[in-house]
Amino acid sequence: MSTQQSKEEFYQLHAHLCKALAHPTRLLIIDELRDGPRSVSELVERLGLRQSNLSQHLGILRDQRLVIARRDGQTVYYSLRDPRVTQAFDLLRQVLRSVLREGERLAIAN
Amino acid sequence: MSTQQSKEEFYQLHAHLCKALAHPTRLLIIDELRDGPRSVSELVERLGLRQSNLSQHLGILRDQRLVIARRDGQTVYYSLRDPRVTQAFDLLRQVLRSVLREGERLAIAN
DNA sequence: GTATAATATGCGGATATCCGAATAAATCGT
DNA sequence: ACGATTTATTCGGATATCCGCATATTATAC
Repeated sequence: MSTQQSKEEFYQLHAHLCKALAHPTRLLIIDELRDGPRSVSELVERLGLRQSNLSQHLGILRDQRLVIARRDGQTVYYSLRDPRVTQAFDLLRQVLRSVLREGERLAIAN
Repeated sequence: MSTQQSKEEFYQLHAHLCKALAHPTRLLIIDELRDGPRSVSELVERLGLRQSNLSQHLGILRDQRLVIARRDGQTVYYSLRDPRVTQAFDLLRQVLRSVLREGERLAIAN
């Protein structure tokens, strides 16, 4: 743990990272960025959000270094910083699907 | 999407799953369960938490089906339900470490 | 049955997150 | 310089989370 990091601090940071993923809108954003960078206005349009709200969510993802913002003129393009984030994303989605399948099975059994 | 699930609902569920992971204590719990099941009292002792607090966190993990509770007499043993959860956990931890390394690098550069 | 041990749950106040509205900041064209 | 466009930030109220305390539940032993 290079930069003098206590165990508690590390778990705290990890939790912050998870918290940044813990909102449906931010998950939608990440999914939207899978195929490459998107500008804020593109995201506004495709997700149908208020600009301010989207910008706040992007800020949260930025703070946790989950996305990178590249500026080109007046438009800012966001992209994913690390493919492992989407890998984790997909793993959890698989878990979710398996949980849903199981819930369904139990619903039928009862 | 088997059980008539709208896209919004699905992202909402995914977000709930992430939210369950978005707390340092719950991450500690998951880490503690990697090597096998643990009883609540073992967890209380090893994590140094109030029993009620731990039980609440376990409840949250249980609600999201991230852990399974097996009862043996008066003691309840918790274990991880799906190895993909810890895989996702580890991926995010790698991302975190790489972010920390980069932050360090920038700190030195400035 | 009562007492005891292990775990879970309800309550209430502190703290954090969320969203929309308004405003600020950055960049462009003229 | 100015106005227009794109993006970011601040503010405030509603809603949600967190924790400790007290209490309930479940299972054992007598």
